[in-house]
Amino acid sequence: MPRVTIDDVAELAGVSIKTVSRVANGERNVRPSTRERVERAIAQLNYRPNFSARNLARQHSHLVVLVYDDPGRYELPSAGYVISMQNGALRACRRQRHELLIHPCLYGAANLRRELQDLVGRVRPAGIVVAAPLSNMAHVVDAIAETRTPLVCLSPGAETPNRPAVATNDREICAEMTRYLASLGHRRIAFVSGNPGHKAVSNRLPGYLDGLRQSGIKHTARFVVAGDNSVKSGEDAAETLLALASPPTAIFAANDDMAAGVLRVALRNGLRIPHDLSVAGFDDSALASHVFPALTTIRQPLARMAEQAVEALIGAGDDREPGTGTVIVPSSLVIRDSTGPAPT
Amino acid sequence: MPRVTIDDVAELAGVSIKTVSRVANGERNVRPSTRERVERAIAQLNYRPNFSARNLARQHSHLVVLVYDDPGRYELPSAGYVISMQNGALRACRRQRHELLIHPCLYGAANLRRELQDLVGRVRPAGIVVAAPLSNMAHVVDAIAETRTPLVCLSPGAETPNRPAVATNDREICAEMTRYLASLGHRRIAFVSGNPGHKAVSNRLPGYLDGLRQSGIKHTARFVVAGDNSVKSGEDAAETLLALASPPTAIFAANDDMAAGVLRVALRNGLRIPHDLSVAGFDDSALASHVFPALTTIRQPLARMAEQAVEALIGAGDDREPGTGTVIVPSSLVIRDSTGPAPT
DNA sequence: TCTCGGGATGACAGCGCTGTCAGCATGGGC
DNA sequence: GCCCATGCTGACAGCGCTGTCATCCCGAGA
Repeated sequence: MPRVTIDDVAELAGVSIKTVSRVANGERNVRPSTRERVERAIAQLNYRPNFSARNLARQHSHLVVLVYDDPGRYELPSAGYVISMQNGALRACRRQRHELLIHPCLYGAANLRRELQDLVGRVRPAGIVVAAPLSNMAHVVDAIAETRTPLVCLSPGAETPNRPAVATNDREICAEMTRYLASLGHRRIAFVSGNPGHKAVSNRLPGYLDGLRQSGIKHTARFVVAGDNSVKSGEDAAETLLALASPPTAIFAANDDMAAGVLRVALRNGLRIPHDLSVAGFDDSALASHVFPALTTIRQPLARMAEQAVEALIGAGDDREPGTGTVIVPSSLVIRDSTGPAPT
Repeated sequence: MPRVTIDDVAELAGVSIKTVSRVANGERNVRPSTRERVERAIAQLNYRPNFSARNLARQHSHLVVLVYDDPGRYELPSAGYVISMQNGALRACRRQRHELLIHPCLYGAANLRRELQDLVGRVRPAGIVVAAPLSNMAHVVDAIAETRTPLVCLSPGAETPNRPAVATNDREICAEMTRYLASLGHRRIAFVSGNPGHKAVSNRLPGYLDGLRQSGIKHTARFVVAGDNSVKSGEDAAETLLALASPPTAIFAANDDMAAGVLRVALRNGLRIPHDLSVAGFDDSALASHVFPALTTIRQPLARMAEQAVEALIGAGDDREPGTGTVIVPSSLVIRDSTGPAPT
């Protein structure tokens, strides 16, 4: 059973291969009766245009590459992040009849530049989506840009200057969470900051500070404790905060893992949540809804963002440049059981 | 900046394109001095062979497709599953200089058959890995097989007759977990079974029964409660079991989510874990290590399995058929804090 | 009647690579 | 000196499709 090619269809339909090509690509200017004949032949032979041949002739592959950092060991919430991105990207790809190639790579790899140029040189994707934190590494982004492959940065919480990007309103939403806590009557609101190396996380502290200011609460230095995004660092932070003479009544952690750590220590210390202490996280990782009590947190529209990114790449006709602006997709508060009125 | 092609390299090196092709593909029978000249030209021009052209000429794409069920809303442990599979598959792909195309699809979709045949017809992948539960759907697997694309089923816990497959020792490992609990002195060991629709889960109950038998414990019907893989169903099961006149001292759930549900109810009932009750799960999902106390569970070597699957597809030379046997990659017990000696 | 514009169709030349095969040295064995 | 095996190289024909351009046909308008 040799593969059926365009020639087979042409022969069966009694037309030239060019006409088959036209029908297969939905071009106009084919007489309805001819079109129908060709379509019957296609169906009868179960013909599928060959991807490689088409791509070669068109000088354009119908492939989108999604590049992201491979954390090596996929802990929560990384897996959720990655899957969400993939899903969003896939949604757009499907709509545009493209396929998605995933390419996780090592953040710190020495030859990252070369690796990506190789990939792009070989595959000639229609476009490439670079996710944070890679999208914040100039030499990576530049390496791809050099190849003149259309590119969009997916950088929740961090803008990528001079490159088309999709981001979210990290800072504003953190301010909103802080205001929400204040609106519950909390005045002593602490913050556990994240890994400062990750730009994506670095907007969260300023957002918290904005929120305090907007709520007319004075910022207290010892209410800000540095974490490193791990559950353990959340526990450590909670120990520190709860040992204060005048401990906070609410703790806002810059990610869910740390918030889970806070929760753990608080429960271990016999605190009732949210009666004695309100806890909020960030990410809406799968963890957030599974811990007890379920975590109030912030949901980044990661899938939607990835979808937008792919859309910007291949959405409106092939030649349209992605532009250079940053599209903002807003995050939202997810109120669950870990936050409540301040203790009186 | 037009793309650099093999002709450019040939011209610069002063050889024919065929010789460049030989060098680029590491073929023998090229004089060392010639080879060096060509390599210099390649480096100088930053030449990368065009994927589509090569694939077209070779009649073979360097693409591997990973097909799996898209649970729609990615909860734990699905995200972890998928990521693990992807990682393993990617590892093998990278080694064999292939690229990975992911194709989640809807389990129940009406036109799944057509969708996959379309994909395969277009892309002509070097091979395709079909993950459970899709790998247990004969019409899906057959549809792909019809296209004569090399195929391997990734079916943890369920064998796929007459197709090359990679599986794990689901039943045996469940027996082992049960024996482990018995070895801690437990005699009243209950089991929460999973969604019977998922074949992958259906071997676990027999494994539990094997374990009881091997430990010389008589099977008690009311110690087996049906769940549906959700946390909620784990909670329900726990309520039922703990309300028994003579409740179990150990509960083994067929997945981590249900085990987490059991844990929750037990804690709510004031039981100390593992002092009063031992709880074990299955999956080693990210959840397992994050709940309190951390869950004793079973780890399926999913990444390793996916790696093996791809390896079987493209590992040893292009023409080798994947064979029809099932490769078994053993799972392992992960002992954490939720299991301990039976109460005296 | 002739002309002309435009819709419908096909011939053909690539796209950038690899496989096949032929050709040309070179060197060893007789 | 001749023959042949062997190593190296290049010409050329595809792989299966699309883009370009020529061609043909038909009806409307002069």
